[in-house]
Amino acid sequence: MGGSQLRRSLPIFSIGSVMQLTELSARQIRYYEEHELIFPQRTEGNRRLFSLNDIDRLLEIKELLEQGINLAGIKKLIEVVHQQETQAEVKQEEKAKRDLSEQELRKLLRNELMQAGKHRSSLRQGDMSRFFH
Amino acid sequence: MGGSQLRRSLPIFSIGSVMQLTELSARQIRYYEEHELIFPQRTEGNRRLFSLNDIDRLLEIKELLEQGINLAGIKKLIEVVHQQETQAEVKQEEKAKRDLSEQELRKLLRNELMQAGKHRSSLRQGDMSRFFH
DNA sequence: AAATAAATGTTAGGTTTTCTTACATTATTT
DNA sequence: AAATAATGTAAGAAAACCTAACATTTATTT
Repeated sequence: MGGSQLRRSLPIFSIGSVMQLTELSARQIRYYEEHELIFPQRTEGNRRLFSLNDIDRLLEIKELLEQGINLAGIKKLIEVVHQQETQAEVKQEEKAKRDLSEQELRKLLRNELMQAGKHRSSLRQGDMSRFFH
Repeated sequence: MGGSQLRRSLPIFSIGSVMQLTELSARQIRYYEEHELIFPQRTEGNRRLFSLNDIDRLLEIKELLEQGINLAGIKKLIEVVHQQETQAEVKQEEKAKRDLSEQELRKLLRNELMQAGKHRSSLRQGDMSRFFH
């Protein structure tokens, strides 16, 4: 499968949006980053930009915290699970994508969006929900 | 399909994100809003908040402009297509969803995001549970 | 009980982003 | 040549976000 991995790692959400989507405070989100549980990108002006993957991880962190696990434990868990994932064959494609330039990323994204119109009438929504799978 | 419609109308993107995703200038985006081609929400502080549907429409507008159609034409096109859509049976569900509270919206979205995590890259609840009993 | 540590709240001062409004520019159309 | 449509640009104000520091709460340890 093509750009789904790419889409989920696109850094596009402001911290305000993430707060709403996760019901976490800015303090909490920054704290988790400080402890290296998430690694949001930054804008030129140093504002944090979160991806869907970041949001998923934040929700995971929240849930595990509610289960009484502390940040150290959660961090270790994430590491372990991530290691397991590293033995997956999806890695090649991912790595290739990760090396693309910003420009190329946008082009790729746009092309994918454009192709969405093939399904329905040309004016029907391009399927942006592809960002969400 | 369940809350996909809901997800697509959640206002979460800043204008900066939309600029990157669409390669439109802020001026262009605001101009299209001024001419009632899109209707982004606002934050308490009056910042625009765009949904996936807004982004789709912006991409559509961009494409039609490049085909030489002017804004008036595009607006009419959108209206017509929207009318057609209004004769769809998806309407019931949508309307119901639209009446949900903010709280409920966030909960619903969160659930969906967790489900969407099927595509690896963050650990999921199911994945973690085997570590705890 | 007091001290420590972990997680989060709050405040302050500074920077970036977005807002509206107004005027300028570039093509097209009349 | 004048008018219109679409976009660029600049200015000043307000909102959102940044880091850093100190405060609070809760749980654990001594």
